[in-house]
Amino acid sequence: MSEFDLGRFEEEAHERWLHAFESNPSNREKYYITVAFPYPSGAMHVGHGRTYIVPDVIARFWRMRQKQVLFPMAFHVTGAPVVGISKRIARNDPKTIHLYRDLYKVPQNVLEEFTNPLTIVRHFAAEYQRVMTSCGLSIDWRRRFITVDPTYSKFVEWQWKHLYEAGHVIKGVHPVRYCTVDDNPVGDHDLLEGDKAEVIKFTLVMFRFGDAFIPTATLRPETIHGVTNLWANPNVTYVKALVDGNAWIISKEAAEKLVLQDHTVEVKEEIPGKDLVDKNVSHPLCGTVPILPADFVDPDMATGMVMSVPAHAPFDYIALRDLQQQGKYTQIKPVPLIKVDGYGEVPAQDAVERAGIHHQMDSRMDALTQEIYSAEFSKGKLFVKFGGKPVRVAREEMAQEMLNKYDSVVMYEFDSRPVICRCGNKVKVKILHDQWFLKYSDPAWKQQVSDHLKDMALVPPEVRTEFDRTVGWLKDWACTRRVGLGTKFPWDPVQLIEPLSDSTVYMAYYTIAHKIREIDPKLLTPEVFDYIFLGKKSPDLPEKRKLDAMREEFLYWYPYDFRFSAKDLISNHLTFQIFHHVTIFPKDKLPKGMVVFGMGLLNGAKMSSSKGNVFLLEDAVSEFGADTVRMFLTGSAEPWQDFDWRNELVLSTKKQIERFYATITELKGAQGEPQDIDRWLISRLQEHIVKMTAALENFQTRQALQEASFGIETDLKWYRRRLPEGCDGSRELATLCSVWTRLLAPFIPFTAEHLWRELGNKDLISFAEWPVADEKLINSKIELSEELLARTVEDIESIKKLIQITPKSLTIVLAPAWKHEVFRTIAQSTDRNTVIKEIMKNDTMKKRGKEATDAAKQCTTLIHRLPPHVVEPLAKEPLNERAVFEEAQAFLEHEFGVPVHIVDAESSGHAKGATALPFKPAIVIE
RNA sequence: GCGAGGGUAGUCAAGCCAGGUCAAAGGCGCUGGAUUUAGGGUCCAGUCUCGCAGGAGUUCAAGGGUUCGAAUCCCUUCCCUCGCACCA
Repeated sequence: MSEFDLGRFEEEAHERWLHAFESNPSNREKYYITVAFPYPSGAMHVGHGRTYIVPDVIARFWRMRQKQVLFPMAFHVTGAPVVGISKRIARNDPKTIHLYRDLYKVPQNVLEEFTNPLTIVRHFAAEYQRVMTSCGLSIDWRRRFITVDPTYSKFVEWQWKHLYEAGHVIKGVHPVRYCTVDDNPVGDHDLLEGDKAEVIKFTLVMFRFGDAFIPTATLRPETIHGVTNLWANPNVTYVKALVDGNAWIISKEAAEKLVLQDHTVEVKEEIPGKDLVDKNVSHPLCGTVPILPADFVDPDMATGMVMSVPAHAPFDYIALRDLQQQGKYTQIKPVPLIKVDGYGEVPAQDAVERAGIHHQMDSRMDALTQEIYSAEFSKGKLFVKFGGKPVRVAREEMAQEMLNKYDSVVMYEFDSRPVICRCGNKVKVKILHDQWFLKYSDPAWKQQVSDHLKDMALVPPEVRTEFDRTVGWLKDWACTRRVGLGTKFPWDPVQLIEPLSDSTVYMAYYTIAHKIREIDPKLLTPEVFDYIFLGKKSPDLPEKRKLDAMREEFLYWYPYDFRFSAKDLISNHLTFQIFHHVTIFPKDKLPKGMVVFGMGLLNGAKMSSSKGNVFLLEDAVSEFGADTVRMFLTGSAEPWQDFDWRNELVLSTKKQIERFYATITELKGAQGEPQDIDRWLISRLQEHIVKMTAALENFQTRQALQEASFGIETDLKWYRRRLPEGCDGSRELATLCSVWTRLLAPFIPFTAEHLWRELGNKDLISFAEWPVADEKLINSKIELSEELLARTVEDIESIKKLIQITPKSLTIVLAPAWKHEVFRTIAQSTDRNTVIKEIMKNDTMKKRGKEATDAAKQCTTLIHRLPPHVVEPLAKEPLNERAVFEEAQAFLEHEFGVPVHIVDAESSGHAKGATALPFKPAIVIE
């Protein structure tokens, strides 16, 4: 007997697996699975571990089902994050250094090289491969690539040529969050503050002020007729600037912003805010109005000047009222222009007074503004003298009219502030030109995706609605970038293809990755890929032989059967890839299915590298062993559920494997003669095989493990309990050992590989045949007998506990034949309400009277309580209970340590005998 | 705020779609017992409340409804997770 030593099993297996999982086209049926490849900017933690281990279990399962399985892996290195990381390391940023040196344990000399972003991803890609291998992932590593390989770039260019020709790539203008210090657009990741802020399109209403304009930003241009004044902040210094050749008076901040939004701006002079107060401005649509002072005007909001509509804007109303209470500007009256149900003549006044608000700093002001805004937008109508149109129509028309006739321009601004970049600078809105988009908004394209989605298998099924929603919701996607690593954008080579957009059909690339390397990238024209993937012939193709081999690989493997990824990728990658597939590939090469994963927790908290709340996969493997990690990650939750890594639970998983190992080692040599109970065990085993196989076909790793691990373990316990004294099992156990080891092999391949050899097999268990249930070995009669016995034992135990006497003997009283008949009649009946009446029509039953009615009632209750797998066979034919208990008499006497008598109710004379029912004998303890 | 998915005993979790097999599987934890020099391991039993005969009562976020019958179906409220984009 060899000792349980996971470390040693791992070494043994790695040696034997070295090239074992390299997979080539064959005459077997193929099974191709892919996982979203990692962006290797740091070390792998146990959360990553599950993402790759679950597919590996599935791969191993189908491999044993004798499919030709392909499970490849590559590394996604395109994008900007590592560029930022390398910069931070170059300037010795303490947080970054701490993360990489102390948490990810990068050696000092390697860390020094990290000033080059490519070094980072290369280092961690190698690291990933090493750790993945140590976990026993059965990956075909010949197909590994990274997304900056020149060959891969050629593939991306080919892909984009098709997208472009299909009209899905368009050029546009786009407002983005922008940091002027970094000179770069700012993503959510790069924000210190303000990630909720949205870019809003304002219309600037241009008021004439002498020879200059005062532009005020508004979301409600339709209220221009109600303007009574402007607001300027007397404490702010404004500037007069030439904007596109016209003089504007705006805040300093606004001048800086406008530069980023396609305007030439030349600041001429400064004007203190107080100098503007009480001056008059005019607009063709509202006439001449004064500028009033207001401290609430924020120079950093749009132009720093605001138009005031006190009748419809609570802020304006209350600010004006405050001034008037000081006796100033009393001649100004709010000018209403919108009628809205539920409010009086002057809605803003109405709302403020109803809410009992007394000053502008009241915290409810924002909500109130929102309330009026929504009410007027959804139900409001302009007065007839202003056109009488609904607000939602008038707003758009008025904005357009102002832009056309009244010098208005558009300005973009955030709806809330502050918005701060990670560098500490304020983020502004910049209009990007030469920005390219993938036109995901195209209804025809969406339709193609929706149509295909219907044919795809989605696991778990609940995610389907989310996919449908995402397809409907997707807008155009900005697909070019100016920084980071990546493939040059073919129609504008200063730009790069955005990293999510270069990774949508790479699953096809895996099929040829190991062969295309042999060809000089310069020769890889789009025609070459058209031939490999689409079968399009063209003259002068290079290396025709190699191309044919690749075409053969592609045709064999593609489409992929399942793609695995975490659920946070539904709204981008997982949906994008369908868009790209439907454009490029023919119908029979479109993806077949997806499995969406839940998230990982560590001791109940979300795993996060930046917060340091991670447990590195490598540490987990060395501490607990690869099989333990695998079994825990696949067994503690189904793949789509969130899982929680807790060391104490992992430890108990390890014990479980040890127990399994010890059991097999102990049982494999059993030589006893098979007994009835062996037939029971083998019968049960067939059912475990069926259930476990079904579970794995449905990706239910947890369910499968429960079936194969605890299910079989529990059976064995009963089996051993039932064995006659001095017998340690029969040679049938050899079958069980072989089956059990194979069932667990996908989960704990290292231990299984070792045991498989111990069981006398020369070949790898990784390729051994998956157990198939033999219907003929299923013996429901024996199972029923054992169930009766087990239930009776349970009953005896619970009675024993209740009465608390030392029993001297045990009598099992069997129900009479007529009760069996009643039981059967009820079990067979479809209408359980009338069946009792039917029974009582029978003469012999009538004679028994109340005894029979009671028995019928009790049987009905019992039948409700018993599981169907018990009731069904009993409905067909009665079980010979006497035989069951006589066979088990020795067992029962041994269990309870007292003599056991088995008697029939009618001859026993025991009062208790009357309660005996089929499948529930009466028990008398004396 | 909008969209999607959830809330089950100490805890993790099955059951829910196809209502009665549900006081509700299984794991972990805890308690007691057996084995053991001890610990560990293993085995047995218990783990909502009451009960000295296998039973009864009250439970499945909260409240209401449908039904002979609801953890399961419908409605409302509260709470949690994920996504909301130019980012992997």
